[in-house]
Amino acid sequence: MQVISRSMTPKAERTTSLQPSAFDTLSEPVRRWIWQRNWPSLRDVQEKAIPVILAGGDVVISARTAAGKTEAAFLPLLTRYAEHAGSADGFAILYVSPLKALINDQHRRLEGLCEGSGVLLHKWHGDVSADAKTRARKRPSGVVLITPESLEALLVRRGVEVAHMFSRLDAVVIDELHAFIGTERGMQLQSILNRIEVATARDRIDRIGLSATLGDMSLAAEALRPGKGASVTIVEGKDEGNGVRLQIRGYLLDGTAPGDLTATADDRDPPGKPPEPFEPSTVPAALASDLFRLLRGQSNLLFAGSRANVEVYADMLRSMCDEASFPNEFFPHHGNLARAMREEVEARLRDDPRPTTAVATTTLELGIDIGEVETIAQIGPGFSVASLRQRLGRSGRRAGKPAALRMFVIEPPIGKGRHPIDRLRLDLVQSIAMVECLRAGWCEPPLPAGLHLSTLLHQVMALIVQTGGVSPTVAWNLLCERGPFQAVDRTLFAELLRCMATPENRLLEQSPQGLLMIGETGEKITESYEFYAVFATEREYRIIHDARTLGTYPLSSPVACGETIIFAGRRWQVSEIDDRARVIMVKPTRAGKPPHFNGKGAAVHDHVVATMRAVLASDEAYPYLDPAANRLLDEARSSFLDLQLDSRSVIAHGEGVLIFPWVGTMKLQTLTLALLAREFKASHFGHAIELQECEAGKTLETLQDIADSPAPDGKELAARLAQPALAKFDTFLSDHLMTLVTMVERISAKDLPLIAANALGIDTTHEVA
DNA sequence: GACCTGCTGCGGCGTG
Repeated sequence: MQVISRSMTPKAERTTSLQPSAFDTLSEPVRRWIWQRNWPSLRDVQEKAIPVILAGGDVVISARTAAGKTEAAFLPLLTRYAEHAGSADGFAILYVSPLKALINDQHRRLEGLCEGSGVLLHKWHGDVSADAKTRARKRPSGVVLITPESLEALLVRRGVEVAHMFSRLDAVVIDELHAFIGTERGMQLQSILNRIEVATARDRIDRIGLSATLGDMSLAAEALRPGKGASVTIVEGKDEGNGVRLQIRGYLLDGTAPGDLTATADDRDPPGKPPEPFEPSTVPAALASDLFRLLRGQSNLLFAGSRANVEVYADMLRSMCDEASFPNEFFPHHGNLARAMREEVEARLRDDPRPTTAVATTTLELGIDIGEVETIAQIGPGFSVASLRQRLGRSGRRAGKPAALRMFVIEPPIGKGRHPIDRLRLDLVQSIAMVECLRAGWCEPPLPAGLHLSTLLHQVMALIVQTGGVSPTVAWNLLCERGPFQAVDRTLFAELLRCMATPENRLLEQSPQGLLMIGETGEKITESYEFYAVFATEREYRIIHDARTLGTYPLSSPVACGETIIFAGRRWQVSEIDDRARVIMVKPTRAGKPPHFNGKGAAVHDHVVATMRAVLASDEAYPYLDPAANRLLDEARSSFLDLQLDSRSVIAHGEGVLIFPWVGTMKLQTLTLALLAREFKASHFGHAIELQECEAGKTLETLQDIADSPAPDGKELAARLAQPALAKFDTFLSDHLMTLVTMVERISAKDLPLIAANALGIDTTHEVA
């Protein structure tokens, strides 16, 4: 394996106990607890965070996984608690986590510390008994570990008790803050925290966000305290990692060595044939045997990219173990697998000495405790540099061991006649670009806030139920003016309220006094336990074998009785389907294909695509490529020159034209819509736009015209985009409101002239802002 | 060309 950097970041300097330390400023019981742990010293991030949190105010603590962020927040907060002297007059510290599993981990971690400090510690999520919640609610005190949804339920169902329960609240800790930024769930959490401050008549309750290190931490600060990010203190821990070992390995889809063009028969392919997305089940033989050889015998994470691919690779590697008469050590892990099965894999990784490779989707990227793994493997380039960084942080945590990551990239065989997109080896080039971005310390900044009207609609109803009724002005002031929906002005808010009150929607009514009340349909929605979450979920079947639930399967991808599927890493035949109970019964069999899950499409950032062009245009050698990947890169670069993409971005191809604007997915989408609006047969894939039955001259003219025209307002472009209801309550929005959401969140019309200029190749070194 | 996350109140029944 190649070493790109022996230590990407400097090793932590050891603090000795002789130096003056933040330790001395902590309360006696907290110091005693640390002393009992036998810690040689506080970690870097803890030394830095303790004085800041003791001083009060909003704080973002950023550091890698397992750097001790939780203690960095709780050691000083429990010290603060000791000074206030605990009382049963309200909860003192609220900890919010995106995952129930994380709450269970943190409860274990904080139990002794809280006990030593005489502070009650409550777990509060859907798996916790109603009885325990009632007891905590009747005598509110100490620390509560809770999910956003349980917190929403508490506010909605116990609105009158909110002021009392939280009147003494000293601070809110938000774990995995980065996972909330720019999402519907993040908007909901910000809104809930704001509602608590208003209900308790507090101007501000300290917020402490725990985050992975992002490119620009000021955006995390803004997410912690919307509109007042500048007042948030940012504490960044040193990366206490041991460097990174990284390799990109290349494979050809049919198993022939890259560069061995004679082994393929591509010249027969018609020139206009678009590249075919390969079936997830196609794994090159060389890749299969390399994965088996490199991963077996130690513990690893293999990120396979999709749930279908997780099934294929887990099943394949398990049967390779069977054939070699080895015990199996490859196990699937994804969101549709039964919780019990996923917990078995997590426990085996954490507690079992036997080597274990979890074949996973993004489920194992977050902070769930799985202990130490030796290497990380990934199929394909993935979709973001941020996720690559998170994955890397999952290995190399043991002293002296560097993080190790291998990316396995599959490219189709090519010949002269193949499609330019195949010839450019864009998956390999994207993998290199992502690694180069990572080496440069860049990663995707969080998305700027959208309108989030679906979630605002939800918060209007939640606020009404919590308070028993509010006036439109009070609701706007609370949710939009001082709350997180700051992109929504009074006029737009009024339009949303009218839309909610239509005879079709019946979510709202207005009392003769002008108070907003819940309408007939609104009653049904807010009374259901499904109300509390703001993200949309698919309806699903349960897959059962021998009374054991293996997992769930989307209703939208039906399977037939007798059909064979790969699920939970094994092969099954569907023996019975009960549509009313929504249950699929299966029995073991020998054959099978992976199930079909619906994805919603990925968005690659502008900077990554700009870096891809730079990789193609340069002759820099990358020490982390294996020989096959090097040959693929050579092919890509000679195709790039061959197609003259170094000096132009529009090329004729077959009966049509290809445009390479070298911009991210959202801008590529926007230019495609603008071309559709001008009657072109346009579609985008693989970082390019294809125009059918069209010539290069006319394309250049049109691009020039778009580049020279003022940016459109986007309404017309948004109306062209198919607008499926993406967010949970989008179905209640009028066409006009839905178009506004699309305009703001899914296209970038204001950049259109610059995008077209880029596509003309006027100035390809200039990155569109 | 993708992934992930969450859930109350109450009626009915069995048991100590």
